[in-house]
Amino acid sequence: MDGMREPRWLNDEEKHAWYAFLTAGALVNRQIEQQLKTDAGLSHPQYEILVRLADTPDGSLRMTDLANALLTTKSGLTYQVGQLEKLGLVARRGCPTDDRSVFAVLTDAGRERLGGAAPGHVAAVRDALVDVLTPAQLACLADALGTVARRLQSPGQSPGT
Amino acid sequence: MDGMREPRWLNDEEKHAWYAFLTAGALVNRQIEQQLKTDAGLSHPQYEILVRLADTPDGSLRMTDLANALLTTKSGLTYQVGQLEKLGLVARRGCPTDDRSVFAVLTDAGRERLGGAAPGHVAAVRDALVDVLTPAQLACLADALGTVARRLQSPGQSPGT
DNA sequence: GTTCCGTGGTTCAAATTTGAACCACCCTGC
DNA sequence: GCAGGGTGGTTCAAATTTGAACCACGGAAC
Repeated sequence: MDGMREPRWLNDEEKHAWYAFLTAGALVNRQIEQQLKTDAGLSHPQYEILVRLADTPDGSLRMTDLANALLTTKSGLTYQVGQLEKLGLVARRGCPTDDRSVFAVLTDAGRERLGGAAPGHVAAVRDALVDVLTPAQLACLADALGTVARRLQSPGQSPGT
Repeated sequence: MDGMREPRWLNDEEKHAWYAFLTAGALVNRQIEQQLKTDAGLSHPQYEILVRLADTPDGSLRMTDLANALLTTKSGLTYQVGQLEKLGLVARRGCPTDDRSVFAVLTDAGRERLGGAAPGHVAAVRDALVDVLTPAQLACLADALGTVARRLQSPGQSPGT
């Protein structure tokens, strides 16, 4: 090896891509957050929790599984589920076969609230991202970001080693 | 008009794109944040502040302009610049022609710290995003997200009105 | 010169996030 | 049965973010 040579700086194309990524991420997040908060009284994390629970046959998920699915920390999830519990949208239930585990379960009120929030949310997602792009662009984006995400999910090996 | 008809839900392609967008955003952010914190002792917001200042001929920017450039709130910027000031990487300087304005200026230490952090940062950006994609994918991504970002920058008109 | 409104920044409290303890429980090996 | 190590969740304090309230100044109208 030869120590650290001159780093490979980003060229203009790459820089543009990087900043577009950051900017779009920030702006879209802000937009979605805003819409959900004012129209449905939910934060985006809270909304996503409800979605994940609703996607499940019995409307419940272990805290740990939920945290992994949402790419959040355990303590972060504990907090948000606590908030949703206060709102009566989610309840906690212990696991019969494993006393350590806790299931978050969607209440009827939670399912109803999600139903009310969903149309506005998808509309916002379309306005911010989906409907702004051509189908080809969207497919390309999904492909590229899917690759990026997949690569970061698994404990990555550097390409250079 | 006919009130709200059945909302246009996302089809599988669209849903995949949306989730890839969210997932990649979260994971890449985490990665970048992590790298900067451990290797340079800076948060990503702090690093970006230094970058913006260094990009300027005299290494200084008004607080408001800086806040706009970083897509952050005024109070958020006040806080982070305060942190950087504590670290001696940035200083505040009043504006001679407008007593309300405050300039954030990069100190020598700040410029040096940025210089030390940059190589590791670009390497992380390459590992997480740039080098993972083919040039074609990257171009497509920049194009798509550039469109998204541009559209959200300006106070948007809904496509349907 | 004096209102009056808009801009530039800061301050404040409240909400959220993070990561490091921490506790309780499961499981394996002895 | 019992010691260890690992997993599942919560708790805690510290850092950060957010938005509203606030203060001071600049600029235009009169």
